[in-house]
Amino acid sequence: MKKIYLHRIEDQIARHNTIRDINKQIVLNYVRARSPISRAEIARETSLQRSTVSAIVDDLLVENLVEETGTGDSTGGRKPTLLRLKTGIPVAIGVDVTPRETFVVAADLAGNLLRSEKFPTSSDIVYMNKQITAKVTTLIDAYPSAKLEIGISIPGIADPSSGGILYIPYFQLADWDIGKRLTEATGLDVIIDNDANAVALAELWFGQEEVRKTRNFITVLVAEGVGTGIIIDGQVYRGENGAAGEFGHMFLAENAPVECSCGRRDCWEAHASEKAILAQYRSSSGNSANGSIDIEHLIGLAKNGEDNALRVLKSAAKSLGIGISNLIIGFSPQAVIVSGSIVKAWDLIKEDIQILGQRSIRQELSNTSIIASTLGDQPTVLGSISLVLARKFGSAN
Amino acid sequence: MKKIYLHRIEDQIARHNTIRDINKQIVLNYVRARSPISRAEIARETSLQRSTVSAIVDDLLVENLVEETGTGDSTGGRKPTLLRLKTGIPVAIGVDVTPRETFVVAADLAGNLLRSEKFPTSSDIVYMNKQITAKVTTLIDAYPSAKLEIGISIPGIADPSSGGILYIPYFQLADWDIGKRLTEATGLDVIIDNDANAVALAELWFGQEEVRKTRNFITVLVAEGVGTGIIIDGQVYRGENGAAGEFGHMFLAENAPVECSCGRRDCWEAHASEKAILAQYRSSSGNSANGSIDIEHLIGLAKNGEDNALRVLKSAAKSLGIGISNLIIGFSPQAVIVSGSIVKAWDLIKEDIQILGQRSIRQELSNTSIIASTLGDQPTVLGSISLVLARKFGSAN
DNA sequence: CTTGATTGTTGTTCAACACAACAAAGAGGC
DNA sequence: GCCTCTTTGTTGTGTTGAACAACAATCAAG
Repeated sequence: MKKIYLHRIEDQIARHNTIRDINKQIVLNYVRARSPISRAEIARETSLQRSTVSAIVDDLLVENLVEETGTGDSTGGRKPTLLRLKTGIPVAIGVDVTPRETFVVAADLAGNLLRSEKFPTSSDIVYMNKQITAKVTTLIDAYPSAKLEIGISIPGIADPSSGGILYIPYFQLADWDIGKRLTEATGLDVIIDNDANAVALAELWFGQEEVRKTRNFITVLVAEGVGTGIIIDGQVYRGENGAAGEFGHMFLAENAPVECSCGRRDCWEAHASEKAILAQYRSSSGNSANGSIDIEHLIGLAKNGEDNALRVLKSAAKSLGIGISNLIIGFSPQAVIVSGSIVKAWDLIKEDIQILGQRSIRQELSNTSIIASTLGDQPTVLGSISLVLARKFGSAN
Repeated sequence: MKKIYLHRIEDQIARHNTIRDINKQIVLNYVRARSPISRAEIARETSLQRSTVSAIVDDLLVENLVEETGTGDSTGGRKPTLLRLKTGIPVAIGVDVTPRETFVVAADLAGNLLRSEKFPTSSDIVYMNKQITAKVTTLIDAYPSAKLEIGISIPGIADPSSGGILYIPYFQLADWDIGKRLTEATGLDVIIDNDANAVALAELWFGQEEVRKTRNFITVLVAEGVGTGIIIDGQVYRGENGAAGEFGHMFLAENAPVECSCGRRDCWEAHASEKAILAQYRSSSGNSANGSIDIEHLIGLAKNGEDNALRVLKSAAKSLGIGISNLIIGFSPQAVIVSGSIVKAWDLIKEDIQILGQRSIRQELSNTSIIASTLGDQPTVLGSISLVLARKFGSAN
């Protein structure tokens, strides 16, 4: 039971096409989840009439969202025509801004990357605008018949209402209006969100099966900073102002090894981010040639038995565990998913994280599992296109 | 954008009557919120056609949910017929089980109590079953034509799926199946939830205007224990297992003045509940005639300047503030609402709570306000009927 | 008293699902 | 190989309910 707020009520009123809109979304989700599947089976499972499902599928075929893929086996009657998502033509352009590189990709409905380009990220707004607009228009021109939307993932705070970017701490970049610029340049809809929310959506739609079925979970993205994405009842929890979920700046302990992007030294991020790990490694191993070591390299060293690298990783894991413990207390989600390069060291740090994280799981309440992401190397790229795909498959309320 | 889960999909499919169901709820909510209001004004605000609104209002009149209440002033044309919620006939029976007394009430759509009965709560299940069933059937018999549902608020953990009660710590009462029994005895639908969730719903539907407009807030119910009710996006957040929101058992500090209902001495509840306050008062003022002092009495003493009572209250307020601070960190809600008898001492404790609570409000993030409930003496009674009314006015998703 | 505005109702059209009938296609028994 | 029974997908009819337009009932104001 959800309260009906009278604010912007026109969007909530049911019109003639509301029935079809709802049922079309449901059928599309069936094709996505159970593909290959026949019209008749969708009708059975949804208790819609076969004729209704056929009409909806006709729509979806015309809209190029679904395609027929041969026939299945007979079970004593006419053979079913099987349906699946239309692949190979792009529906989403993803722009993934990370501190080091920016990726611009095109993906189809199933989340397959059809094209991918990248360039080094810069703090020069003019350069960034030019590069992104150029790459995006190249992709658009490559697929003239496609109906596209653009999703942008950024390592900062985004204002979902204005489509503008409020702040990217790493570059101290404020009021970057890339959303508006891209809309003007391309005429396409643009969705901007912070990287952790985007990754949370990616987990929801493309994660392991256990996660996709989960209604309430939290992702912890460990990268340059620490970001958290909260999924409650199958949607991103943004709070009223869109700035909720910034747990990276939760107070954890004094005297962090490095300054947080917000300037303090007591944030979770200052204890558990890649930046914190690398700083701690550098300071504890002397000022030798380690100046420009990156996180993947450090994990490699730890795996090869380098004591210092291992110790630093485990220390960060403990901080991660404490923060996760707070999140579990607050939300008692079904799962907490750790994402980012650090999962490559999962075997080394798993126990430290889980021991501290489980501390707050009371037996009589829920049992939250703490697991590593399976999204691979670039969860934020998948996140940027998930911003678009979540709209294609999700319902309005 | 919310994910569509294919579990129990038949309930989510849109049928013919879905349009009417949605719009009927919206119109009903307009009558509730803007009463007295005319058909034409509802049509203007919702952008539905006047004819459509008329048809829906006809339905609502037949269902006895709405009534006409004379005509309004003309603005240069025919005078509008004004509508309001139908009052005076009961739609909800509320059963409010508290540690000391159990209330059984009948309320109309507007939340007015039409009848109210009570009896002392006991740990004897047989007695409780008998008393509750008797009072409820008396109410039902008093209004033979009414279409009723029953809402039950309990100070414990309820299992919303089975309609049974899992556990009431105060009475160490397990597996009480009052829901099933009442359904069998009366044939009516029964909704059970814990008192904090019920109070949260009461705030959402009957609280001060500022709260009713709020989508995300948390109520902290200070009574025998400490309970929290979380409203996210206008609905109660229960987590996957229905047992979320049990923050009363969050770790706060060692050596609490009293044992928590769960047996520990480090829970929030063991520091900030009425029980904790009274225990601390007794131990610090010697074993004189204070054995059976209750919280209202203690607040009276503090208001009259009794040092010890005031000190004990302020100490509990600080614990409350710390716990609230954790909640704000976790959810960054728009508001935290403190409820229970302790609000009668709000002037005395306000500052202590707010100073500690505000500690965790980061400037750059949301600004949560910590306020006292305005629901009056018995928020849980209103809570029990809110369980029913939230269904009458809420939407299914 | 006339004109124009406002409210509520009535009749028509249109979208979309339910239901039933049917054609297409195939499995299995004899 | 033929007949029967299933299963799938399509087509036509009925029903719900919103949109739209026209109209009657009121009423204010010049």
